Amino acid sequence: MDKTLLKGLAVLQAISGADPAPRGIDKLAALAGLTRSNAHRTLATLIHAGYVRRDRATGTYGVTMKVLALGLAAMGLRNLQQIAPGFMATLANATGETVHLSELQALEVRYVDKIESRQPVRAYSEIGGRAPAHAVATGKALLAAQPSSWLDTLPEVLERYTPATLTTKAALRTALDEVARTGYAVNRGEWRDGVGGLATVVRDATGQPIAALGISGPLDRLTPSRMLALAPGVMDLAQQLSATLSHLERLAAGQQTIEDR
Amino acid sequence: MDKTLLKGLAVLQAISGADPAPRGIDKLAALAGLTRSNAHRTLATLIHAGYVRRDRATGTYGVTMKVLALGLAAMGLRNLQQIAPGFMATLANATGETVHLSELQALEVRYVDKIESRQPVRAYSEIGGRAPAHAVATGKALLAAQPSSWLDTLPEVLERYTPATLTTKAALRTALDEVARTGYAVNRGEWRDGVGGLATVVRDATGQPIAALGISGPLDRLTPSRMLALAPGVMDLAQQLSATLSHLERLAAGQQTIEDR
DNA sequence: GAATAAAATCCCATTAAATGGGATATTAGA
DNA sequence: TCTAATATCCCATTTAATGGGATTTTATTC
Repeated sequence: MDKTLLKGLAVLQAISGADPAPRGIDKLAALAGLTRSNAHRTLATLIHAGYVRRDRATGTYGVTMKVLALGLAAMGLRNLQQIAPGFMATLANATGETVHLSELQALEVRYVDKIESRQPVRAYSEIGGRAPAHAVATGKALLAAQPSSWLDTLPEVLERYTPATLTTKAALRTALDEVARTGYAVNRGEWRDGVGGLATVVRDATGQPIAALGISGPLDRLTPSRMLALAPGVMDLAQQLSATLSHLERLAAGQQTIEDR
Repeated sequence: MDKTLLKGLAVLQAISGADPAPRGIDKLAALAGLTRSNAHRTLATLIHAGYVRRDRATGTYGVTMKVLALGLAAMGLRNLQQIAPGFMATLANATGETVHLSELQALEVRYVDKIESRQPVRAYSEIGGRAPAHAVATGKALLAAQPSSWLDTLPEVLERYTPATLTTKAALRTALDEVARTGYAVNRGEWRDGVGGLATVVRDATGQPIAALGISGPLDRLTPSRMLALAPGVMDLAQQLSATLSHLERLAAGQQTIEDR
């Protein structure tokens, strides 16, 4: 029985099972029942293989999305449409708002999937429905992720839906720069009065933007300060989704994953 | 760098990434770049640790839900409510019908979570809503999983909702025996006319029934033959959910998982 | 910004485990 | 029942893992 392998798996379990995340190699070694140097080398191997990551800021060790990807692939889930619902549900639980997954099609955004908020008052949309990209959060998140030259295909004057809609390409460019800077896009009643959203882009293994993940709801619930508070969570989930997708793609290709972002 | 560990992880990846599942140890050895006996011993270790399972019937190797549990735990998802949505979404995609997760409370069933069918015609229910256990599929699945003495607490005559409702304890017992035998419960218009369902029980690490997973929809779509065809899928998902939950619980307890069902 | 403390990383002689070629046993198919 | 395919086992040899402790890096405190 391969002892080294068992030790490695024990370390993986110890990291994953510990709550909160274990801090320090000594604690981890104790959890897994190993000596310090043994745990260190095992950990180095797991990190090298992309299964574990060390958070420099907090000094904690964590299992990467590669492990999740292995499990999802084992369930037969292998593409964005199949794996997104789990992430969306997590985001829905965390925020209590309606969650959308959208794709960019020409100058519009198409809702690929959604999870409805359980709140009595909620935003409205239909799976398969469309919305103008420049007037919704998922659209702006996707536009901001396109190469800047891509924006040239947009008309100079954009259609107006509410008083808040950005109707000039110049204004949109400014807004998209802000999106690129902060990492998330916001919509405050720019498509429908009183309805807003917050979204981030999802990328595939090559780094290409392929979808946007976001929440939406009435503006009196999605206040500026609440959006600010929710943004990190949305970005986090989108990032986890992107990472999982990347790992899945690489797995299917039979490649080794070098690093985990 | 621990070579044995890397080889073990390579085998895990090879199994998970292969589609269809790899059959035979030689194919697997080739995929992972190992000799036959090396792959065999590595595999034996992975099976021993509960990460891989061999399907005797087909001769294929597969990654167990333990891997998924590690990944989910890493995302901070640690209980049924948190992990169920992903499984429910998979079932919803596979069947196209509304999916429910219910718990038994006294003689009623409570809907803990649901995913709506995207079909225009669909069954109706509310999260948090209730239904009589003896008249719906999730309820019957849960009743059938209780110790037989538990049924004594039921009244002799059960409330009638439609002509199809089972209204005597004797009839219910017969139906529940059938559920126990086949592994799934069916409802054909026993609560609401024209609405049916199909459900299976979800168990925790101790084997206790804690919820039921099922689908529901109009009977003209859920014909007897279609239900027969969908049943294995429902049972499969419920089984995967149960297994994942068990692994999560054991992980949190810091225990080693001995076997994977 | 220097001193201190804590944690991670590295080193290497020793020990122990992994390796793989092939022989054997088991299972599935005809 | 026989045959072929596949899995399992064995062990002399090779190779890698081990762990105690020294060293370096990183974080904290004054």
